[in-house]
Amino acid sequence: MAKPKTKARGLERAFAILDYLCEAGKPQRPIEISEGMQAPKSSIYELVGMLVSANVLERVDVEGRLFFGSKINYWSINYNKRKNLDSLARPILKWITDKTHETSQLCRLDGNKFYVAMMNEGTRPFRISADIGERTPIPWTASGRLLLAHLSDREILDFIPAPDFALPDGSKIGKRYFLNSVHEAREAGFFDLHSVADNFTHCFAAPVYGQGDVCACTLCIIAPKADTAQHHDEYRSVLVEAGRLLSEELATAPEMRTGIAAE
Amino acid sequence: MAKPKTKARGLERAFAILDYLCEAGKPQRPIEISEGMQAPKSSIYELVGMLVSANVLERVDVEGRLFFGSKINYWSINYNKRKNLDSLARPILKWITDKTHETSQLCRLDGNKFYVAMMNEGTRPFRISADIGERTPIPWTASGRLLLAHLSDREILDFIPAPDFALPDGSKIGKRYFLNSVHEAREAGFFDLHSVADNFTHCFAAPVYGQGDVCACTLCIIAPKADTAQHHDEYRSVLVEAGRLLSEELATAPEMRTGIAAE
DNA sequence: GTATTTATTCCGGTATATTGGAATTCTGGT
DNA sequence: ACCAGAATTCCAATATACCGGAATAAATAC
Repeated sequence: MAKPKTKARGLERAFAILDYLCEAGKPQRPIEISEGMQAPKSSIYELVGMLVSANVLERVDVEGRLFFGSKINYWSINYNKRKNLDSLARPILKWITDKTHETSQLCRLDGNKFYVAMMNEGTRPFRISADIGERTPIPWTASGRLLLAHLSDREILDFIPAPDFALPDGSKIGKRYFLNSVHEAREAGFFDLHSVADNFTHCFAAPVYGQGDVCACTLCIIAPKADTAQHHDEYRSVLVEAGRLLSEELATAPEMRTGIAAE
Repeated sequence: MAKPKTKARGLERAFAILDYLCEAGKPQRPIEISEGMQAPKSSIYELVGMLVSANVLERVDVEGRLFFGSKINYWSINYNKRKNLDSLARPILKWITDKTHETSQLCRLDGNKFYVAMMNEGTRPFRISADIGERTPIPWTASGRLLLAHLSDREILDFIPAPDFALPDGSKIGKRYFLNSVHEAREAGFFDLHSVADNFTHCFAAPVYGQGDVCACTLCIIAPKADTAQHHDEYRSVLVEAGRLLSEELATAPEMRTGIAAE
């Protein structure tokens, strides 16, 4: 039988373009998008044209490279009208870093991947931690355990793409082992592990609850591995307290005001 | 001849749904969206389903009301990776309010409408100023003059929808008069006027330049009309200085770091 | 419980969006 | 100026998304 040739829906393709730009992390030309996504050139050109005229994308240089446009900012501002996670979390990250001198982060899920949504860098001379907005396999992260804690074992395994259990060095995380670590995180309301991205940092994470007992995001600390043992209990209590506080603010802040004066 | 019945493109409809939710300012049910937009029910239900599964929208209550979802936040974070207007502007708004004790705002355009993107409330007991993210006719605002200053007269008139020259009270702003005020704003690098939303406040605005001489956004102050005369020069110099500073930061901040430590 | 209204899902026909490929324009090197 | 090679635009064919209307389900009134 011939290839089951099928056409992609514009809306989904358009969203895929936006996600592709996130992955690239920098402006791309239409042809790069087309090749990078393995999508038909003519379709990408047409969709890009529509996205530009809607200001969802904008051309950022004379070579016609594309990146997110002001419409994203407009929608984002309206998204934040309900619960301004940004302005609530910012002072809390600051508080964590003031207390510990370490880099603190707010982490979330996008689909079935983890990413860092906000970061407050610590006072150390060297810079540790992943880039903002970069999608990372959930099993690589401490936060990942907490973000999945509301799911059953079955749901967790269905949710995570199989390749994501492989670490950067090629070794595999056992599924049973991972599920156990989720159980542990769920009961403790906290999790920490050695970073998988390098071998000199350690990550600590505490949950922030949105509606009900679903972990909407996490607060975490990235610290040098060497200091872990002596600060473990302190970091834990700071993070858990911060998580509890932010959860409460999210729950109570009624119809959130939107000015940044809120902080 | 029969009605030229035509089908709307899914992408544009989808974006129209998002803009409609901005306008509504609060979660809406599918049927409300359909009726509010005067769009076919079956199409809206289908599109909403796709938007939800892409996390662009999410159902926020048991009645199935819809509002922006976490994908918007993810895209927004990647949008801000290049130039984090938010974290650069925040301390500047704070500085303006510290100096003047008045409410300060960062304002932008979405398409052919003005909106307030950020706000830092002043210390006055009563609260003045429009809501964040609410689209407002450009001619109603001081900032609007500056945001259009890079356009020719012809372009300006083509850009603004004719009904937007009518004020809330029904009176009309003359086009010639408006164009002159744009010229004035362009030359002065500043503009101020009595608020059209109420009759006790006065708005002051200074431009922030993005690439080249295009006004990317404005900084403004909303103050009681009574105090205008005695503070005019002070507010003007504070705003112009703040605008100059932010323009410079936007231009020089190279490949912007994304942590909020940037402030 | 039943009737009435309102909201959502289902389904088939047709207007059109998507796509491969050709045509054209742009770019950079000589 | 001329000539590759690459990037973009154009175009026609057809797979399918959009939408009207019917069917169903849910909410509300009686």
